[in-house]
Amino acid sequence: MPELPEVETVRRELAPWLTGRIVRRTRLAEAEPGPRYAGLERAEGQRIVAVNRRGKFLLLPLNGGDELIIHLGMTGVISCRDPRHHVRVVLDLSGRRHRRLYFRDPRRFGRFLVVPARDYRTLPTLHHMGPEPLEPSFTADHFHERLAGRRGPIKALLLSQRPVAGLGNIYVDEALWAARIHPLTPAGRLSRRKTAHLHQAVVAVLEASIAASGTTFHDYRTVEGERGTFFERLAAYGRDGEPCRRCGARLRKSVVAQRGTHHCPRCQRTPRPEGRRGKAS
DNA sequence: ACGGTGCCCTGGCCGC
DNA sequence: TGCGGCCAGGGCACCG
Repeated sequence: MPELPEVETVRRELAPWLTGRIVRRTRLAEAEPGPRYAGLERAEGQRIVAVNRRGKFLLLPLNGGDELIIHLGMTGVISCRDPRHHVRVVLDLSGRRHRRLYFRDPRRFGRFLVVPARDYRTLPTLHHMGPEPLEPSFTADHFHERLAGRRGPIKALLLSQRPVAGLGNIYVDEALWAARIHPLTPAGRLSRRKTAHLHQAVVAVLEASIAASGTTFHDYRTVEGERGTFFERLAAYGRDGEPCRRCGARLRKSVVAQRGTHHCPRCQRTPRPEGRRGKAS
């Protein structure tokens, strides 16, 4: 499940390979339906200026004024070698070595499309996406403001990409565990102090995972075909029934925002129900 | 604007 | 072993 650390790992591998290359030709696997793989032919003849990342999206500006947008979804893999199965897109590139880029995506949750630069209206999530967690603009105070007034569970809000970019199901659970916050806590109820803890946890877990080339559960591979090694360091995700690494209590699995959710019932206290105060009763 | 629901898609896993 | 059924989940349309 590629989230920010996995996408950043891929970006670092793609940048030296793709920067400066010209897209000679694009090919789409037959019968691939619309919006997930749109406008590819627009890229033909254009040069890749850079390989950038925004949240979990890869953004490749092209010198003709368009932008190649790639999202790996759950199972997307970019490779310089022919994966043979489930190849959705092939790019022919200028240059001497590795002149083909393959996009493999068994479950078709990924995206691979070309739009006029900064035409984010075609992708709503990019439009309302919060700050990059590893840039200085992501501060604890700013984070607190973005959570203010929100009554939904903190987990659901983090998954929306609105308060901060790039978190998915794994790193949300990890960050909430590290900050000792229950996933159902109404986001706007987090104190400034708790929000600062969460802010710190988000940055720490993402940086640690990038240093380990990300987490491989099933499909994720780096461009070179390697697995990420952060899997072994996960403290919450996938550890239901196993002992908490802080207090030893058994971690629990539940469902929050339609996602499998892991937390420690002792370290991450259940929020008290709202209401029972003020004019409501 | 906000929060909640259901859908997409298919490899892999589980139970019988 | 074979088969049916179900789960995983990011983004997004849609609803109230």
